[in-house]
Amino acid sequence: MTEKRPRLKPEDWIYAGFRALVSDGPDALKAEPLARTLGTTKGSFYWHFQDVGTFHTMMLALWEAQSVDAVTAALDEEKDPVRRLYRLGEMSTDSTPEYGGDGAEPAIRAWAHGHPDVANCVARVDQKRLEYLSRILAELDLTNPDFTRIIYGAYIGLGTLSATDQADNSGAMSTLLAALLALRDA
Amino acid sequence: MTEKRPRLKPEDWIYAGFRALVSDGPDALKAEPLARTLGTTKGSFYWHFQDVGTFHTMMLALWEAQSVDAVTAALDEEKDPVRRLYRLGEMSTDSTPEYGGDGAEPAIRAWAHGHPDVANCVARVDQKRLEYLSRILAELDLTNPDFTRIIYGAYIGLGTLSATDQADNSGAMSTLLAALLALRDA
DNA sequence: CCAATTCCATACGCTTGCGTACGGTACTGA
DNA sequence: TCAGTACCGTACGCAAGCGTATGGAATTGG
Repeated sequence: MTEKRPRLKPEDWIYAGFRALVSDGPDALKAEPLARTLGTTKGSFYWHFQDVGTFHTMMLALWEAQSVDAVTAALDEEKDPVRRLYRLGEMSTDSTPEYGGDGAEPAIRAWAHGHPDVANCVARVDQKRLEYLSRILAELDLTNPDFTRIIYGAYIGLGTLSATDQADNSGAMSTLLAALLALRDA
Repeated sequence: MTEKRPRLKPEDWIYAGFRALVSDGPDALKAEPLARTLGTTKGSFYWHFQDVGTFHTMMLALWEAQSVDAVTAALDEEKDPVRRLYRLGEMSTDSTPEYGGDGAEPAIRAWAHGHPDVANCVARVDQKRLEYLSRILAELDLTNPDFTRIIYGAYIGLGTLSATDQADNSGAMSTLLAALLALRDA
């Protein structure tokens, strides 16, 4: 029953970091607790990373890059604005399980409280997504800036809700988009 | 320049707890850091509270009770369902400053990550609010359960957003409610 | 004015995490 | 095969928070 212990690469720690963040909260993002979950010691951690702070920075950098990539990927695949909008509504189910799955984003957002570096990172991501979203909406003649905020706010809030009650949000998100699109014909 | 130090009551610690939670995150909810912000020592803390855990429990109990009160208050004041719905949309600006102001709710929600007691408390509050909201929507012939989730999700998400960018959400919330109400006449 | 009580300060041992130092194992290539 | 490197285990000193104990100030009631 002794677990095999393959050697660890930096990304293994990063993955473990996201999983721990999602399941146990920001307090789990420490060298010794993480080492325990990986069946190793902090000697390994401090070999791969200078200190805990830079480890956190790397996690954030990776999430930030991947968040932007997820958006641009949706942009490149779909040309029709309406479909692109709906595709954006399904973004929450697109997150990769290696990085903590759907719970990663709410967890990072929670992590931001009391941690300015995290908060700034989240703010940058929000900024880019809001800009991208408002551009799509503009193509659909939905110029009311409230709409951008509503959709993105609902995306955030529904993700937070499903983090606790495990419900699926794609239906609600589609309903919301349909409701807003219906206003064009008024 | 020596600060005066009036004697502290338990509620003073609770208030300080919410303020610290909002500004510095869950890590600030500890005996010694809190004592520093109050200009006292943890000797006072452990006089008024058995331990840190019960202090947290008291904070949550108070927030949970006040959250329900805020809902029932909105219920008693307004009889017209539509107005009641809009009044609910302004709930985010009704929070009392003593308990941390508008930032309290997102902060508590962030606190829930990795803390089952907090998560359960938030889940109970969400449950009650969702039930109340769906009851109002039913009176307005909006029976699609997605609507309940959309509105409450937007409420959560917009509150989270304004926690970082300080924007006002009442406009967006009204726009959302108007959009959904417009679907009745389709 | 003086108990009696309430409230706060300080010191202590304990635990947990940080970052470092250093020794040891296990791969790697020539 | 055997140096060399990459990776991990362990032990150390340090700092911060926990909860307790105990003494002292500050307030109150008689």
